[in-house]
Amino acid sequence: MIKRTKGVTISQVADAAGVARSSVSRAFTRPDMLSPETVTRIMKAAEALGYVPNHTARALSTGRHGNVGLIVPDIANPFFPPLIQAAQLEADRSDFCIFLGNTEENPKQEDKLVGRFAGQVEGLVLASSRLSDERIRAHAGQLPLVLINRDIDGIPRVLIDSGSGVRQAVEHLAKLGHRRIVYVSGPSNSWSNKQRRTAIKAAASGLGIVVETVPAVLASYNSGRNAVSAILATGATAAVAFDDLTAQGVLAGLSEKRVSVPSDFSLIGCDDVLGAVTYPALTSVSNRSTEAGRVAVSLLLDMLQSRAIRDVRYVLETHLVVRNTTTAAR
Amino acid sequence: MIKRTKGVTISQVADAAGVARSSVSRAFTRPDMLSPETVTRIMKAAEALGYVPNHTARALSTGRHGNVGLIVPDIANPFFPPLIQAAQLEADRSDFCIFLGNTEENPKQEDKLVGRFAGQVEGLVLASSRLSDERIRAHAGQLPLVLINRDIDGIPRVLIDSGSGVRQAVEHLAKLGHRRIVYVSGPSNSWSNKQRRTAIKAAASGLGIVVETVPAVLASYNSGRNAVSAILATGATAAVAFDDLTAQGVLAGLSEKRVSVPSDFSLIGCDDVLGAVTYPALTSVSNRSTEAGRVAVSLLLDMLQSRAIRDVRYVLETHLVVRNTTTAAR
DNA sequence: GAGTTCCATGCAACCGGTTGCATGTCAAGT
DNA sequence: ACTTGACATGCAACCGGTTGCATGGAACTC
Repeated sequence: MIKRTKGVTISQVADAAGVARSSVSRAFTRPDMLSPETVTRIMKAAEALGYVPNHTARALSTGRHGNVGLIVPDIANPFFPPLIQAAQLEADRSDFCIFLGNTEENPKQEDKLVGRFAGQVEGLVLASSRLSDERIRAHAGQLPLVLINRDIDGIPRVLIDSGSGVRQAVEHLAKLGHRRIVYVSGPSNSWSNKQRRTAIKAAASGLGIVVETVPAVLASYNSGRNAVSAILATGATAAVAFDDLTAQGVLAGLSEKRVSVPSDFSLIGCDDVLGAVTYPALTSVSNRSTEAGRVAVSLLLDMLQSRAIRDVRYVLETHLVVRNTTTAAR
Repeated sequence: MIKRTKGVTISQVADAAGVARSSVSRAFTRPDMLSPETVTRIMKAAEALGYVPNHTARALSTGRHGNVGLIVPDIANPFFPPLIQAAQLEADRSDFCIFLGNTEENPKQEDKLVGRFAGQVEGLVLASSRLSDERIRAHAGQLPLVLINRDIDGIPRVLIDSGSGVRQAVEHLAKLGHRRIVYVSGPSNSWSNKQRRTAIKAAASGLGIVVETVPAVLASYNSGRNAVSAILATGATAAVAFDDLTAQGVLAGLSEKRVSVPSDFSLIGCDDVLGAVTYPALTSVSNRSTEAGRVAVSLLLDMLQSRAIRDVRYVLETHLVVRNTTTAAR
């Protein structure tokens, strides 16, 4: 049967090597302070005993535990896994571990997670936070914070500017002759949603296009599907959805209602997370989630290093990826 | 500008409340040992100072830090997010936090992550581990471990028995008149892959069906797509793919080669992660990933509670979900 | 009213490291 | 030969809690 080995401590290593505990500590953290022979002797003893430094103890005395937290609203949304993956990779490069939190789009849960993480992490990345500005500011007062897709003065943030891509989407639709389009909006407390809606309205009004907004409440397949009746009721000939998931739901809803895409109706998604794998392949606005994850963590680690908070605002541009769900208006 | 608040310690609270440090500690951990008045006095003082117990210090003296690790091979594979989400929810119920690790299907990375996590977590869940049995056994000697989709004697494990569903899939194809089918296999070090291949062969031989195996190497869209030539070369009329992602790739590859599904070729996936959203909707073997995540964490927390390792083998049955990618053989 | 119990609280050691300062040694400087 | 300094190492306090044991007073017993 399997039995557990108990921890070897620094004292045991010190005894075995015939030195003081402090020397063992230094052998691991600042070997340059010791003579090379002492270091090797200590290392040999440590190896023989199977010594592994105790992370917790080290964290207690240094105040640094080498963890950062990452909180996302919905891990199952394909926008996030690449972001998480990139964040983890970047953290790894500096020997940091990632605590992952999933809030299920619920600000209460988010607050709770932040509280639980604080004290175990040196800093936090909040991706697409659903918290109010005040709560975020409050948290930022407790520990280093970097935001993704949330634009608050004084707090370092990485923004995926879907505005640029959305503008191209509207221009694309205009060129195809669409004069009346729908924006299928996402979560009301989402910064990206606000940004996209604003960008669409601005672009449309410049091109003489009418935009109606149909709410989808959540960013999900089902809310997209449920929004279809309302979308068709507007008399529009094309729609831009808050994200690809919503668009996919709209696609399904349209197909159920025998409205074929793109011949009867044009559809554009956002985030380009499944563009190539829907049928027809979805025209979408590119995302930069991988970069966002990487940059956010790298920014955070910088802050931890320098102990300074710079007011960084890192913007990532996007563009339209045209596939098969858009065509000329009838 | 934002400034950080420094930590309030137990001593400050003790001074403010006019008691010993130990009393403050007990007020938070074992209030029944103190008189109610003392507890309220301490709590009031703590509140006033904004005291929050230091997680690290507590962990050091108790040896319990309330974290468990979860390691998966690929976050971006849609099989895992629901599992992760469920694991997190379950951990949350007991006030545990989840450390997430992503190995990118790389055993080296997995080993490294386990090492880095050990010492910060009380236990570990390895989902679809790509490590060798020996490595897993070695890790299990260091800390409590629960496996998902990996069957090793003596180590608690949660198994999604796709065998039952795969058997149904083969029977389904047999009933439709297919006599020659392909199994598009997944990662060679995947337990699920082995299980599925075995189940298919067993079921097929009982029904007088010929099975050819075509390797897809990784569980991904692209490997599925690349496998299509080899699949068609076998002359089979139907295929079962290692997972839905692979199936989706196969679907795309077939469509590029003008082989239409299901009229020319029948296809079945596994894990049912995107069945309803492909076109045509994919027939697939159901998954139980949410339950697997939940059960694994709950098992792990049990182990931590009781300090005992029981040889648990928790099996979750699956079944075939018929949609639109299968039809009678020509 | 003295002896016994019980309860609330304090004392101090401990968890396993880190680190400022003191000490001792040896070589270089004059 | 004596001072000076650099360097390697040890000592002990500290990080912020937890916990076994001791203590003192109140309540209870006879």
